[in-house]
Amino acid sequence: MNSNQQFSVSCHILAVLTAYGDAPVTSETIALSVDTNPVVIRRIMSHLRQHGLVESRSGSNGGWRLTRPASALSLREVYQAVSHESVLAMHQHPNPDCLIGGHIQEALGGVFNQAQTAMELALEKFSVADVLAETLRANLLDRDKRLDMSDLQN
Amino acid sequence: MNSNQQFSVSCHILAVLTAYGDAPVTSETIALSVDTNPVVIRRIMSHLRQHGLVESRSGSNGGWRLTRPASALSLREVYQAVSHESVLAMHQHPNPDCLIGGHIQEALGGVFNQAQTAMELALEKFSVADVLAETLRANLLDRDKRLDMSDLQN
DNA sequence: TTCATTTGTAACCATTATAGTTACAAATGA
DNA sequence: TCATTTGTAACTATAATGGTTACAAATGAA
Repeated sequence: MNSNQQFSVSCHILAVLTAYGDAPVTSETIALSVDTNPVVIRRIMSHLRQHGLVESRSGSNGGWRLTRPASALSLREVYQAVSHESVLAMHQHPNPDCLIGGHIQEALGGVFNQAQTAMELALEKFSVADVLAETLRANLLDRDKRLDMSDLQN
Repeated sequence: MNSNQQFSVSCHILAVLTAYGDAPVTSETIALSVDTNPVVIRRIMSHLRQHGLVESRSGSNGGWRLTRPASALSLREVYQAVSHESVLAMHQHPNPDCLIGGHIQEALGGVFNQAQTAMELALEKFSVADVLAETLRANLLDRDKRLDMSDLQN
């Protein structure tokens, strides 16, 4: 398993908030859907809030809400809110006295940046609303499939 | 620091092999340039060899060589030889009984695949020969800069 | 044949990142 | 006043990674 599932969980969280519309959703509720601890949710929310994607309220009837329509919230923004590293990691301290070791990082830096940008541009094509819509569509397809299965048993 | 520097180190290794042309290069020599242990190099080489990018010979005058011209070796192939995970990790076991948790993975899967492909296509635009050329270019620029510095001191 | 060199790989350790958990102060509204 | 909920610190367990030691097998030179 690759590390850092925070982006994936963030998309899940935001899809849930979208589904709830204006009603505030608690960390507890979200944690049940994601199947994790509420603190894990709050930890991620902390990043999303710092980037202005969500807002929170304490106390009863408290919880989380989107600050914008989900259709205006791109996955690139979500990614940038919770990602602190590039997808391609540079190796550290190559030998500076070597003709290659001394300057390989500059050469790779340009390549890595282009790869990173290409990936983020792909994410930018999708919104949180798209994710929810696709999830619900998969739901319907699965429901149909299950109906077919029960048909077979009749 | 982000994990997995193997792709970065692989590019470094292959640039070194390119610079040495047909002469076999030992893990020891490469390790000195990368500044790591020779076993770390061999570990990575093992992947590159399994994908047919390099070949090895034991014993004296042994070492590593490219199996192809560096200009015909794209960074995408290098990436695929040493990467075992997607850049975006899916979160595990969301609640299957939840309308969203039950199908979010299918929705995100498509998005993640597009992002992964976009990144790899960006890598495909570069060859190992490009990396070496850019490294040497950075070398020359740096040499010029240092010459300027010493000019100032005259 | 013998020996130095080098790969190939297993095994182990230290470090780090992450997810999960407990705990509790602060905020909020009923 | 109290139950609810966020916000955050602190701790633990787990897993991945890089580094290291060790050694068998291959290879070519002396």
